[in-house]
Amino acid sequence: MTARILGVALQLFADRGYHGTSIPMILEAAGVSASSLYRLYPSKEALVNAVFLDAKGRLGAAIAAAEDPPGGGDPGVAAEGHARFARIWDALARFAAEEPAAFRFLELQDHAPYLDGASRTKELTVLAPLALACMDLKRRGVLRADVEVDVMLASAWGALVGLVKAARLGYLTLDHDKLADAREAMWRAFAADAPATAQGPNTSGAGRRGRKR
Amino acid sequence: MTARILGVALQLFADRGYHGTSIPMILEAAGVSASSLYRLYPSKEALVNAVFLDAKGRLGAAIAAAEDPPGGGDPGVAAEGHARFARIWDALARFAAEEPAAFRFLELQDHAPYLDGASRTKELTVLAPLALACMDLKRRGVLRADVEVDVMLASAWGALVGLVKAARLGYLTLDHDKLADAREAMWRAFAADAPATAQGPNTSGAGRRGRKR
Amino acid sequence: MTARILGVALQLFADRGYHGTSIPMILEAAGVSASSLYRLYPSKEALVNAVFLDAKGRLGAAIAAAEDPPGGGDPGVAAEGHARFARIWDALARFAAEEPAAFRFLELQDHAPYLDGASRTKELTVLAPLALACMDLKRRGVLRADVEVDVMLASAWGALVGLVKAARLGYLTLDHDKLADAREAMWRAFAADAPATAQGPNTSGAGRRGRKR
Amino acid sequence: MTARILGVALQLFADRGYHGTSIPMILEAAGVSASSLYRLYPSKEALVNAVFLDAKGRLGAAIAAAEDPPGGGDPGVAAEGHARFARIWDALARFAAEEPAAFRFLELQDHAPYLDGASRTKELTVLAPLALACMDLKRRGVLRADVEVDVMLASAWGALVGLVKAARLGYLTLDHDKLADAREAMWRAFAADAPATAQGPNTSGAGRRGRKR
DNA sequence: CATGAATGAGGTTTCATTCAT
DNA sequence: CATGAATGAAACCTCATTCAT
Repeated sequence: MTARILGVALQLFADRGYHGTSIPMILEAAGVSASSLYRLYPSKEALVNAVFLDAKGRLGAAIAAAEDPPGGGDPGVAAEGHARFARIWDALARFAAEEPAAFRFLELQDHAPYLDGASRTKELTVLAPLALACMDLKRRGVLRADVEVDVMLASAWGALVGLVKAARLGYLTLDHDKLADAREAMWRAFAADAPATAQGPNTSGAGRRGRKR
Repeated sequence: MTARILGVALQLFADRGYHGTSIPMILEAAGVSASSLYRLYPSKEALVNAVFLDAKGRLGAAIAAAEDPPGGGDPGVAAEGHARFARIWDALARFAAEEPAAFRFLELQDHAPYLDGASRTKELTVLAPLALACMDLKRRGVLRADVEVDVMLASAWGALVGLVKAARLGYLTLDHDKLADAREAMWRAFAADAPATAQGPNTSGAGRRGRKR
Repeated sequence: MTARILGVALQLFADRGYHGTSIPMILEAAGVSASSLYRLYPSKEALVNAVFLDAKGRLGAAIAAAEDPPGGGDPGVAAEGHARFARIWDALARFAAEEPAAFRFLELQDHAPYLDGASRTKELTVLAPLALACMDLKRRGVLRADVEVDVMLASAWGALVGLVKAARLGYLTLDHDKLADAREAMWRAFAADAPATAQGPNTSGAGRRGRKR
Repeated sequence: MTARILGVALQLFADRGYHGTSIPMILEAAGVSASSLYRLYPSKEALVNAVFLDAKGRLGAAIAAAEDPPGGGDPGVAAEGHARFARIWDALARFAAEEPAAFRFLELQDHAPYLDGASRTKELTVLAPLALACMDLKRRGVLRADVEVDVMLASAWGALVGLVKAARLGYLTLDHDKLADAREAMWRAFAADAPATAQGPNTSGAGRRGRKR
């Protein structure tokens, strides 16, 4: 039951925002009664924080999985450079595609007014691996020395969010190719030795269906 | 009076979202009575659309000014390449810095449910010059041929939004240098002949106050 | 200007009732500004009383004209009996047909809460001639002795109102014939010597276009 | 609780009209909270329609009971002619006396703007038996052939409404005798063989307490 | 005189939440 | 434990009315 509640609440919060979503809406969509919900979550704020933790947790898992590929081996060494960046980017892109509501909800502007301490902590916990990976790559000279890590993170993450948002608004249709193009562009933007004009290595495999232009 | 109302409404909508902002909040902040507001805007939706048009209009003006610099000259020819891109980026960054509420409000996820036709038209009107400039630069071989224009636009715009949002959330402090770094990174990402490892030309003038690291 | 205001107010009050009609509605329909209206009528109640007096006055005039036919002569003597009754009935029916809004407004249930003294006096002033005529006819043996005058008045007046209302609701279409039929029926109901089965004299002139059945 | 709400709503709507009755008035009179009312009736319009259906249903029951008297027997045959008419009239008069608010509410001018389909259907359902009885009596030669059924119905019903309204406004005091007088008058008005001058049969039983005049 | 701008009170309705059952 | 019924506060909006211009 909590799963269904969290699911419909996530969907509604993502679609209409926190203030735009009423408890009755959630009750109806989840098919539960007010009291049932209030026994699980003592307030609307508690619910939205639970939704946040849940969604952020899944995002964190996706990131962790990208950093620690199931194939195992020695991630710290093998995952260096472009391949490691691509794995993270692709993981985030996949998360955005597979859990659109979660992605969208987490990117809503300013959860701040209603997020509690646990949620804010989670935010940092999920972000940390990305920051660490970035700092690590920079220290090793893989990423440019003349750009701050936080600028790289914010820009690349923002670019992905921008692509997803543009797709949602109908300004473009996101497919695998475009996401890979954007990934390589971000690599060029921040890699220390990325080739300038030629297209960078495309690890997404699966022969592309013909270059445009 | 309409100026004050639009101002406080923009601020509140940016801070708390459309649904999170109540009419009484606006009334108190603007120091007007309900009826006065309702004579100017027949509904909350009409008000938010007016706010949107107003803010988007100022953004559009900033973009237009960047494309057609007041100094005059021969923009069509002189503004090619990196300098033209930099002028646009800087204009957007300046807008974000000088009108933080407007920038934030316009980037709120999904105005869609309450925006009317005029607002949607305005959205496209403002976006169009950017898309045209981008297509133009690409046609001339200044921007990469192997990346779609809409991907470039969405990525670069998203990167700027991501930077501003990260700054607002305290993940970084945006200054002129960082914005310039990000601008050059985006140039590397999408320019046809951007140098790979060396730092690109920094047109922001005024010697930088010391490189980090 | 007062004429236009009274006209649209009458129409709106008749259509939507006193409480269902707002001052802004009247202002828009009349094309005047609030202050203009408030200069003429110091309140909504004052306006509705003015409308009432105006409409009731025209009804009173119609009744008076029926009692004192323009052709002159000696109404007191010549208008005895059936012809006098028919003249009054026809006058009322004509008023209902020619001034539907006024007729309807005056028949609204319970003006009481907002009518002032002048309006209540007018009500009686207009009613009086009908009551006097009725009493006169009864005293002369033209109307039945065994039915109270007030019962006759209320029944016949109610019958006419019922016919007009039924027509408005689409339950019947009122034409000259049906109004004449009803008039004769009311005559049979209350006349001392009305024939039982045969149709009474039809003073409405203008050969009827074929009897039904 | 719905009974109390319907009761006070009926009373208030009858007294002050739909637009003149505010939800808070109803809440206070019924002693319930807004939300309680809105859980039962999703809007003021829904409430007024429920009130209408309820009141009209009771009127319909009164009519049906008059047509199909509880004493049983053979109504189809025995109830012919004057007695049948009298039973219906008396039933309506009793309804008006016993449920003044319902009678008055149902006779308010033009519910039309807020009545929904169910209410309009009910209106016809309740009216139908009267129309059928009237047509039946006319076909059998009991009612006059030269007057349309709809005119008879509208006139007689209007006469009753007129009497009740006159009584409410203080123009007369309705008692059993006067209602019987009016009933016989309507019989004379529309019966095929009603005596002209003599008083018709008075089936209301119970010797009258002295003729007036 | 005529007006547009302004207002406080009150309209209908919904919200987040609680509680008897 | 689970629920429908109930609630006070507050939401958006309109009203009858006034007043500086």
